[in-house]
Amino acid sequence: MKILVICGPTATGKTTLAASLAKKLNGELISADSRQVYRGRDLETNKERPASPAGGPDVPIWLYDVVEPGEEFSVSHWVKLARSAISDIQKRGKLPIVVGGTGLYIKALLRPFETINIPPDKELREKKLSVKELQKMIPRGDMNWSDWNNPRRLIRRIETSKHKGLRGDSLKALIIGLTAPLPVLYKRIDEGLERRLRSGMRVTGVNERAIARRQLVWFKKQKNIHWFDISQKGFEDDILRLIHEQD
RNA sequence: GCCAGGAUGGCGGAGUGGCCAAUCGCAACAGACUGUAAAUCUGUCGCCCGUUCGGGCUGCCUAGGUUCGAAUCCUAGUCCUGGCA
Repeated sequence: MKILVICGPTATGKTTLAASLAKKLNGELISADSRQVYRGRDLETNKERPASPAGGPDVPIWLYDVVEPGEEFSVSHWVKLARSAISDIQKRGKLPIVVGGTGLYIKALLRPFETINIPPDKELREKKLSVKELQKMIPRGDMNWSDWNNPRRLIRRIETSKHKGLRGDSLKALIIGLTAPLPVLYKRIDEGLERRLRSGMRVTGVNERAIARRQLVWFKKQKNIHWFDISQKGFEDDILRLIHEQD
């Protein structure tokens, strides 16, 4: 196994599991989270920094705090950073463990799509055209129906139609998904939220339950994920067993 | 105690005689997704039946009333809020 991926919705203990696997397998973590890349707001973005037991060195986590809030960032940036982190880790003979809930990032890392590096059209974006105006610039039927009123996607569609993309190499990885029945997930989310609020987290108004649901919708469709229900006892052992089978 | 205002679907909040099963926001539920992805967007959202179209029932605090017709007007009651005591 060259790369290990731990994915799934929020509040499933991905980072905790990843850290414990890192110790067992001599690995380092790479955060696959679209918000943790921004500096600061550790509690709000739920950045965990797991330490090794009793005096050992902390488990290294890559891709926390790599840009300032407000700076331009996207899947494309993330994939580049993640790729270079992976090769750095592998060069030192260690196992890269990608851990996070941003499904698009993980998918793009393992299987880059052609349009990923087509840059935004600043001029077009500045114009702040209305949805109607944008729609006029797109051929009929050349758009996913549920995105027809989505300005971001409309803009992107126009941008990608002007350039030819280039597909990068795929990476092979063992993908582990953590999940739980919705009520369990909700309970864990609420508890985590409460804990962070007590630690001084600012109220964000972000609906973490809804986010978890959206993450589940995304991941459910992805192939090649080995799912584990964290509400089942002994799932960690099952995961270790799976990992050892792969080697 | 008096005066004024208010009670609307899970919540907030429109509507002040027919166009109302009731704008909208949130929550909920189901999805989409290829450079902002914890983002952005789509659909559903009183109950029952029928696939679309539709049909039936209940409904805007409670009880009466006016009216062809009421969430909307009138009367009484209950509760809440603000002002005066």
